[in-house]
Order: sequence, then structure tokens, then C-alpha cells
Amino acid sequence: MTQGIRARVRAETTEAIKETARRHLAVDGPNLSLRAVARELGVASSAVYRYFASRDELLTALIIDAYNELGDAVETAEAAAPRRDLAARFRATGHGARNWARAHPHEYGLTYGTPVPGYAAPQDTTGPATRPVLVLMNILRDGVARGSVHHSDRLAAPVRADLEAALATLEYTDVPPAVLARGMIAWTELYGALNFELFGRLIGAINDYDAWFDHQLRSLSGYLGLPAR
Amino acid sequence: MTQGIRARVRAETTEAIKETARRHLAVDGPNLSLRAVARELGVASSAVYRYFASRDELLTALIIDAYNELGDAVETAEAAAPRRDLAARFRATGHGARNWARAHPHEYGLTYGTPVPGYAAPQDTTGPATRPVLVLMNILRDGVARGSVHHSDRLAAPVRADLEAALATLEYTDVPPAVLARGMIAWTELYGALNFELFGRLIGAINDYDAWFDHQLRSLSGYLGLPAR
DNA sequence: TGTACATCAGTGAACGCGCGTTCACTGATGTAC
DNA sequence: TGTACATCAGTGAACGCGCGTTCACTGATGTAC
Repeated sequence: MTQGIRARVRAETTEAIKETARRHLAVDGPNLSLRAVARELGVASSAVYRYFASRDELLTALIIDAYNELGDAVETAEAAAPRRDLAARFRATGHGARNWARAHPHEYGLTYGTPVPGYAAPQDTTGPATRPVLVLMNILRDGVARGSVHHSDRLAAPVRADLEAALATLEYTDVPPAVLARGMIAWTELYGALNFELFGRLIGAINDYDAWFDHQLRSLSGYLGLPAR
Repeated sequence: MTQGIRARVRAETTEAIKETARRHLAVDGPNLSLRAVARELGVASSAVYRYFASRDELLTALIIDAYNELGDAVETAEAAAPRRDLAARFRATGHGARNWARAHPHEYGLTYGTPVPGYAAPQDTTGPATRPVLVLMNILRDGVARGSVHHSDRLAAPVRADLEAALATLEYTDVPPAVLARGMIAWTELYGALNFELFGRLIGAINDYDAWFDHQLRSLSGYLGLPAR
């Protein structure tokens, strides 16, 4: 497998570049410097171009990785909760997202922070980006199937239309739009909570972030009507 | 008032610089270029230093302005709603924030987006930053005073401690911590909703953003237990 | 009212810097016969 | 197994660029007498 060795080295180098770039995100934010990455790797800046055609391409790779890592984290966290306990599954989902985001705040910023100016995310990111949402939707679907989750909130016509279209696209037509609406609102809150915590908007107000996040999850669990066990 | 004329011209120029810089936010994001601003004003780049000691100082001025404009927008919107209709006041608050954010997306990004790397917001921003929160808290306080808003959610000890301390600091001790908890959650959701909308995370899912935002406000109003009228 | 002086806005050249990207190159590693 | 050739990673110099900030200056506007 002589060809294999070349390919493996190449993959390793690619990973090393991304690894270094990830570390640089912490300092430079999304406008990270190719030259700085190359410098830290002890390599000519032009060498990086053997692996990534441009700075934007490297950034795109990092973004896709981040979405997938977050997706992995959320999925495995949720999978560890007992299937029948919908509330526990929901909390596991939230804590999974938060733990990953806290461990990789700058990669999280890449995915859910302010868009990088002048940089247009390619299509490839939309798939991985929806993974956490699907985890939440599966919980809701299970709850609906068991007859334990149901909401009858009134929906204005355009809202209903948008939600029904989304459900059709994702093939979740067994989930009623009113349930999806609450799911999206809960998801939006969690996202906002992560931003507030990670970007330091709660400094001075909250000291025990673990407890506050857990409280939010429990409150949202009630809002979603997830049975306690 | 010869001195007055100098001062007025100075204020006008300062405003012109900020105005131009604001426009540049749309292109460069938070790492805006002093030179580009000066160029557009038809002025030597060094001239800007007569008005702002550094790029960071200009950025700080923009951030403070943004917080205050958002605060103004929220306060006047809320003030236009009938005092006795708590749900209407809450919706007005939310729509006020959203309308301003949509009209000034990049200034909004400055305040509630990812923090600018390498830039530490000075203390001066914390005051203006809390204005929208206070608007919401006043609505809750009124509801509590009238006996129409009350929640008995269980709070873990550290959560209760943090919330009580915050209430004491802000001198809202007549608002129970459980009510504040729901208020903060609602506020967090609204913030998340604005980010999702402004940063394009809902593309493909939502078409009618007005309707969806209004729905969220109504659902949160229910969550907060605000009486319909 | 007129003059001498101080204040201040704006100039333009210069500083030192880092950036993304290109290109012709060297030398090592793999491939084909 | 040995040799000729192709592939590929990495080099280092160079391109053209824009940036923030400083500094000595000019000239206009205001102030004090």
C-alpha cells in the first residue's frame, strides 16, 4: 500500500493544518491568518496551498467540521438517555450541545455566531447544520406517537403554512405544526442561552451557569409538554 | 457664540465619521478600516485621529450608540402600548427590538453578535445594554403588582440565589425569582429569534418572518402568563 | 475696532507591518516496465 | 530487482496591497487686550 502511505500522510497533514487553524480561531476569530498557521506549523505559507486552495476553503472545512462535531456530540448525548424518558432525552440533547460548545467556543462561534463578513457559507454546511434539530424533532415525534405530546396553540395561516412545508420537506408529517412551533421556540431559546453564556452577556447576573442552563432545560421541557418520565 | 460654532462643527464631524463607519460595518464587519472611512469622507486618514484616539475608540462609540438606539427603540415602542394590556406591551417590546435590529442589522451584530476578537468592551456599555431588559422587567413587575402574574416553578438553590441577587441589585425585589426566571428565558428566546432571522439561519424553513416572530411573541406571552388584556 | 497670539482641524509623507496568493524551483517518494 | 519517469510536498522569493498610527507642517478660526 505505497499509495496508502502517501494518502495517510496527506490526511495527517491536512488534519494538522486544521488543528492549528482551530487554535488560531481563539486569537484571530474568523479572520484567521493562513500565514500565521503556516508559521506555527514551521512551514512556508505557500505549502498550505497544497492542501487548501484558499483561505476561504480552509475556513469552510473548519465550519463543516464544527457542525459535524456538534452533531456528533448532540446525538451521542441524546442516545445515552433512556428511550422512554422524553424529558431526560431533551435535557441530554441540550447539555450535549452546551458541553461541546463550552469545550470549543470558537468553533461554536463559527457555526452559530455572527456570519463572517464577505464569506458565504457553501451549501455543504446545511446538511450537518440540521443534525441537532433533527434530534429534537425525533423526541417530539416519539412523544406525539405515544400520545403524550400535543399542543393546540392557534397558528396564523402563514405560520402554519411555513411549518407544514418544513415538516413535509423533512418527512415529519406525523408531527403537528403546533408541536413543531414549540420545538423551534425551545431550540431558539437554547441557542440564545448558549450565546449569552459563551459570549459573556450574563456576566454579573449569573454565577452558576450549570444550574441556570439546567433550569432552562427543565422549564422548556415543561413548555414542550414532555412527560417527566 | 463663536466657541459654540466650533463645538457644533466638531460634533457634526464626529457624527459624520460615525455615520460613515456605520455604513462600513455592513461591508467589513467589526474589523472596519479607519482608512476606508477617511477615504470615503474625502479626508486624510490622520484627520480622524482628531476625533477618535484609535480605531477601538471609534468602535466603542459605535457600540454604545447601538445599545442606546436599541434601548430608545424598545422603550418608545413599549410606551405606545396601552398600560393595562401587559401582553400588548410585551409584544410591542419584542417588535420594537426586532424592527430596530432589522433596520440596523450590522449595528445589532455589534451589540449582540459574536464578540469582536481582541476587543474588550469597556464598562460604559453595560448601562445602555440593560435598557431592553428593564423594559421587560417593568412589565413583569406591573403584572406581579396587579396579582395577575405569578409562577411557582421550583428553583434549584443556586439558581434562586443568582436571581435573588440580580433582583436586589436592580431593585426589583417585588418581582419573585420564579417570575424573573421566566422573563429571562423569554428574553433569551427573543434574542435567539433575532439572531436566527438576521443571520440567515431560518432560510429555507421560514418565509413569513413577521408572522413567525409574532407567533413567538404570543407563545412567550402565554409562557410568561401575561393576561391577554 | 484692530492687532498679536493661541488654538485647532486637517495635510501628506512616512514608519513598519502582515496579509493572500503566485510561481518557478528542488528533491524526495511512488509507479511502470 | 533495477532503472527511467511521473507525481507530489514543500521552498523561498516576489507581487501588490491595505492597514493603524505618528509627526512636523500649514492655514484658518477664535481669544485677549
